[in-house]
Amino acid sequence: MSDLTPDTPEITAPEVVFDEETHAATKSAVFNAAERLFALQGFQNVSVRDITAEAGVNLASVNYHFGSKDALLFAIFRRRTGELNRERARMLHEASDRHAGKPPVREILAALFAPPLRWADPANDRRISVQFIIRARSEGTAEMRDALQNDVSHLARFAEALKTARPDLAPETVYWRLHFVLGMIHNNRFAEFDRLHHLSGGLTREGDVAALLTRMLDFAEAGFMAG
Amino acid sequence: MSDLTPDTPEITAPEVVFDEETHAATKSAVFNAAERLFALQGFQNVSVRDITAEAGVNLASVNYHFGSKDALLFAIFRRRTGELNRERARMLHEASDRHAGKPPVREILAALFAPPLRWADPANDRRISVQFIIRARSEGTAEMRDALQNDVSHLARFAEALKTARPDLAPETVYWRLHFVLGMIHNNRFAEFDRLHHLSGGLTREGDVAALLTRMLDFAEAGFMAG
DNA sequence: TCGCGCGACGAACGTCTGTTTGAACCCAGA
DNA sequence: TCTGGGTTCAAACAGACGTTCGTCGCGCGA
Repeated sequence: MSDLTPDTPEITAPEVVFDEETHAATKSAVFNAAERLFALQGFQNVSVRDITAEAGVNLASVNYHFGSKDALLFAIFRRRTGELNRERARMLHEASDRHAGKPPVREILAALFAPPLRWADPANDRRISVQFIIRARSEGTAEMRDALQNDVSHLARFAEALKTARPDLAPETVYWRLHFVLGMIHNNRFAEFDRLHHLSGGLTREGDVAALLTRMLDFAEAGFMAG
Repeated sequence: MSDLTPDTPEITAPEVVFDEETHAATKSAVFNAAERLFALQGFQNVSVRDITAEAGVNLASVNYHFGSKDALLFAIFRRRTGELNRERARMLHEASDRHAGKPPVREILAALFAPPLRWADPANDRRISVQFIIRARSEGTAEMRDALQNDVSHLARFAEALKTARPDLAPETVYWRLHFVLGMIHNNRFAEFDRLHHLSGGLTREGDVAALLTRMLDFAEAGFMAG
């Protein structure tokens, strides 16, 4: 329980969310267009001209508002990662409260799975953000990979909770299984869904995220309970 | 068993392996340097000049021997994917022979896990090839993504074997769980190993691939046995 | 009303990119 | 020895890229 204290629910930066009150329409147009294009085509495959054209703004806007193309990517990544980590930390904290500081494995995993799956719902406008995060994790700059080491402090809460839930397991086993679970999440890219849909002959429906959550929990919980 | 017939052990192209007999030192130097750099830095982050400098050959060599930078990437990808698929198919076939056409889940998963893990052994010179394949899967061109649809016929063998091993499961459940298992594999990138090593405070040793195989099998087998 | 500053704009800059060119080179076969 | 096809080489090409520049327009405070 000491590891699940609510002292710092958010992990990343104070989250200035630039300045949504001052109607900076251009800045947020750039932000949204860039996130969308990055998520769909990758960072290197999208030029500043592509972004500004999609956003309907001037070419120089990216450098004026964000400093550079790299800084723009980093800003989007920091924002979305912060939001995701906060949702996960909140769910983990709630699960901890419900179980006197010792939530069961399935609820810990649910705190890890549910937020990105909620975002991935076709009815959710954050749908593209999940794809952005997944892609940014593997294509990110060196600067971002360093920032991801900060993310480790976020994952540490989950690792501690899992060790508490399964004190009989060797700690290294818990870490490896957490690694496997994260792999399950990061594989949820559009292209992989399409491949799976094609492989299964149309049996797998991507849209039903609630059912997918249950499937992932069934699989991962059983995996964690092994041994 | 009908799905595990040995008729087409290899999935991809006839595998010309260009021409290793004619001492085309330049061509294979380009091939190896490109695979290495692509695996470590990504396709877009490596220029033709980087490749030829690393290989110690002339700049025009890439276009002369492979046609274009894209074709070079595709050639490496086709070769390595073919080799990996062949090893997997062979292991699956052998497991099928050992169990009268109905191998258990653990052996099917072993056929999926073992080849890339054997390659990933620090003592193996194919170590970099695994990283290349993983990276190419997510950063590949549209042409490569189409070629990956061919890879589906390779995965179909494993899907059929799993359905046979667990006939009580709904087929769509098998497909989803196969998807989860593939996610576990594709997450085995250098950067993720480093992150895990950092998160666990040095508890996880990347080098011991035999132990990692056991860990992955324990987790994935239990996940597949759920429900 | 004036002046100041923020933001948007078109245009340009320098660099790096993949690719192509045409000549030099090498070695086997006539 | 001469010839020719395959290979390597330095050099250049055209285009795309991220970034920067100087200017202009608008609205707010003095």
